[in-house]
Amino acid sequence: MVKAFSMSEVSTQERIKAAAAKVFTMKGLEGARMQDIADEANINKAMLHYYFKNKQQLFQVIFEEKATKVFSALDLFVHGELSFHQRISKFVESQISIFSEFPTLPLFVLMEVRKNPALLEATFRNIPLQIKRSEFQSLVENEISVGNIRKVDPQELLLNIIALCVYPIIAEPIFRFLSDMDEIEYRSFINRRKDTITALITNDLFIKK
Amino acid sequence: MVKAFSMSEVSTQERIKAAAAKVFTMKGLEGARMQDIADEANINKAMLHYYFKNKQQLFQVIFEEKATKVFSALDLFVHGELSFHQRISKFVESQISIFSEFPTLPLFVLMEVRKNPALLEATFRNIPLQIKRSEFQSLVENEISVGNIRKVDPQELLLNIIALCVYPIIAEPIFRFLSDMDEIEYRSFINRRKDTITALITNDLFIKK
DNA sequence: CTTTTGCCTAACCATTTGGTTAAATCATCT
DNA sequence: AGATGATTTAACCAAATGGTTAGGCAAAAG
Repeated sequence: MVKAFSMSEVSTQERIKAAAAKVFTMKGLEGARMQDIADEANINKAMLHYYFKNKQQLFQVIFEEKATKVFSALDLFVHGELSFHQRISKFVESQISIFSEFPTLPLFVLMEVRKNPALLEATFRNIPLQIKRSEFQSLVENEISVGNIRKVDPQELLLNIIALCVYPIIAEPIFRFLSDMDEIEYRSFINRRKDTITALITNDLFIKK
Repeated sequence: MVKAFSMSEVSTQERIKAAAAKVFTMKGLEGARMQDIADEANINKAMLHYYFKNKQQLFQVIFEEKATKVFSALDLFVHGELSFHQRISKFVESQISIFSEFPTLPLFVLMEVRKNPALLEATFRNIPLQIKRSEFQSLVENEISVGNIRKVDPQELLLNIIALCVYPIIAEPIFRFLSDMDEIEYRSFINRRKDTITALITNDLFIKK
């Protein structure tokens, strides 16, 4: 049969996924209640099990989707014809844009992986995450050998950039509390960081001529 | 009556707190099972309710303790008679030392606050967290006016330092997976960062003479 | 029109889980 | 030793929660 989009315009399955994503990322696997997901999606709880085998499987689907998104910015760094400086600036920019739009993503992925490290294996069995990392590494090593940037540990460079981009997002509630910023102010604070992060990293990296 | 330390050498209440800290920080409030905590402490489940009103209250006690520890390094920055450079280096060092020893702390606090922002108000009602921040701010502003460091947003500086220290700890599982390091290698990787983080920050900050 | 098929709902079920209770121990004081 | 009060245990309970089922309904197929 063909799916009926009659009144909701978006399929029930998609509504479930959207609702599950919202609840799982906010509450975590154990904190999420199937009833909450059903309510959020405005459907009967039984429909969850009609479209997905059980809570675990629904979670796995959402986790894979979100984890992929979390690492998606890395593609931007590795691909395309850009200077190394541009790669960094594009990477920072896209990373901050993605996580500004979905602020719950990084903490969700980080926490679930901490609770259950086996998720990593299961999720990235097929996705070539390590490949991307070694491409990144080659790019960095090439820049070093060419004398464009100083000698650095590529792992550390990657970690530093991601840390500077991601941490402000995951620590938003605490930093807002600490510095009495409202949501608008904090958004703009984070947005300004697109430039300052890039500057901090590149000033440290590029050899002055 | 006086407490009996007969065979365990450490009071039941302390055993419960240690067990609860372990389980809560690993699994989160909802993921933690009272039975798991009891098992971890090798006591009867009813004892949890003998010493603590309920799960919420036990959680609150643990959370307050851990949250306080998370922010404890900030004291080191603000107090004592040190140069600004030394303050930064001491801060980075103590931050990394603390979180290397208790790697689950930051993610735990960050996640629980995200799930329930009211925790912040409840926990830091009495602890002068904002005071510390404004002391930090004054220190930075003074260094700027003296011409020792370039003009920076103190909030951003604090955020950058913490990000660079904390993120490697909370992302350990993912980065270990990504870079195929074992635990020993990763510990040493993080330890080396005590110097590189300080260098990155201070090179950006101090005005070359 | 009738049948089939996919979609959906209300009611229900089994298990897990936080929490309680009554009775048993154990240590201390008299 | 016996009384007293703190500590501990096993058994139990009610509510919450993930999951199931029998049946209803609407639209396409015949």
